Amino acid sequence: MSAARAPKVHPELTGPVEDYLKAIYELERSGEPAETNAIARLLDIAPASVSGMIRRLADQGLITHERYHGARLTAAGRRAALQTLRRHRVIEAYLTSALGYSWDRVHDEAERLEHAASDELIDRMAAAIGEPATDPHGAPIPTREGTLQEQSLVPLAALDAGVVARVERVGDRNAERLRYLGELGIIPGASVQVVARAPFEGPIALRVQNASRTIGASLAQHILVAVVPPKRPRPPR
Amino acid sequence: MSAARAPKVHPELTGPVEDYLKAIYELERSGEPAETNAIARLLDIAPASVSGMIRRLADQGLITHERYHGARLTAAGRRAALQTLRRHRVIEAYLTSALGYSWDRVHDEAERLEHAASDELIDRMAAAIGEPATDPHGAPIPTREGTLQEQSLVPLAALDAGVVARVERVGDRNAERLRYLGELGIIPGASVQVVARAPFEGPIALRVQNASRTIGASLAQHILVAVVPPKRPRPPR
DNA sequence: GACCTAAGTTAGGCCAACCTAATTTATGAT
DNA sequence: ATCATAAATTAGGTTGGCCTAACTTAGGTC
Repeated sequence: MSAARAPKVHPELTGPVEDYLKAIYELERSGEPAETNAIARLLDIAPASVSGMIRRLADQGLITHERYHGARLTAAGRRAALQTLRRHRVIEAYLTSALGYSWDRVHDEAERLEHAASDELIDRMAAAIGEPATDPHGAPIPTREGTLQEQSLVPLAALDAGVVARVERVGDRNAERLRYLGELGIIPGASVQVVARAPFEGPIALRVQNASRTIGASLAQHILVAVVPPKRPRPPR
Repeated sequence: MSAARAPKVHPELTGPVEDYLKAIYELERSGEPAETNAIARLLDIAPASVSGMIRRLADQGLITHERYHGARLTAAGRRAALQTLRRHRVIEAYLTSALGYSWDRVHDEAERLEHAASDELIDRMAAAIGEPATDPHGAPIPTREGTLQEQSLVPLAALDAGVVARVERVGDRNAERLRYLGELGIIPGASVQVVARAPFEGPIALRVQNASRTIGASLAQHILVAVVPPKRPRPPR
């Protein structure tokens, strides 16, 4: 019964369409459908334009859309989004590993190249740098087959004082923020402990790899961590 | 007096515009202005569409255009064309040297990437593979500053029997042709001697690095060579 | 239950790039 | 000098992707 496999790999999506699908994928991670205004904000496009594109994407079978109630990716749309995401993240990883880019300059470059690179190129790049599992900002790279397991991570801003965690991922959309985080040593893999938290979204005091740092709450919102379970006094059992 | 230097590096040309400028540059190498139909053939676009684009390019100051008499690049247009050509050729060279591409697959990939890659990326790629002077097909790579010295080469099809020459460059627009030339050992740097030529555009018998080959005249048209001066009986003076 | 506001959509335009069909111009042969 | 032909252009149309301004709808507040 596995006859009649679709032959074309690339359904020939335009750059803007790929961008919309990526945005919708990102927004839908919360479980909720992607709202028109949210897409518009993310892509820096007028909401009216998003409405128009949403209709076209629905016509192409890439999303479903209930009027006034946001968009959801179809299986085809999700496949395309993950493929674009894979391209983006492999390119970012390659640029840092193979060409000496700093982690704050790769996003913009990848944003353009992801629409032009063939799957062959992406595969060769991935192979050349040892098939990394994540991009330089800690975001997981979808497999060639289009699967992606998202870890469930917590924003650093949500941790209580005393908690120890490991930085897993940081937001990649702002180059200046990345540069600053780099200076602070807040990069994927780093260990952080919340020393103190001021109330009312106040500053958060941290230990980062034995250095003391204090950051604002909104910055901490873009730092995703995995909590390290506290040492127990006695071994389990 | 060298004040008021233009600050923007990228005048923000669209992909299609870059393609037109490349095509016009290529056609103008013969000395003649680039004709509408020739551009249309090269880009696989209807002549009427080329007429339209020619007007826009002239408005932007990238070409000059005398009605019914073809287009010529302005200094600005030539600069843009050379920059795009540099991108294209550096990408081709990088893909073969660093990522294991065969020389017949790089053209299409470069054709898309050249419009998306930043100058920084191109410079890093060029540096990573040792600043090559030519792309894999022997075409010279313009410098960062936009200078390019074209060698004056001869099509193999134009050589008389007996002449010895070195392959300098082959046409890169046809992947199958490239694959075949590769099989025959006809690659830049190879030494060829014309053993015999049949008249009326007939086949050409060659020695290629001590192997015997026979090719058609139209194929020989796409092989550019530098003639090796015959050994003199006596050394010059 | 009426109403206000935010979110979303429709209406109407614009621009870049393409197309086909119809027309105009240049040019070489007679 | 005329004319046939090829080259180039104009006319008119389409599509994708954006815009602003005007409108409709959903949903919570009083």
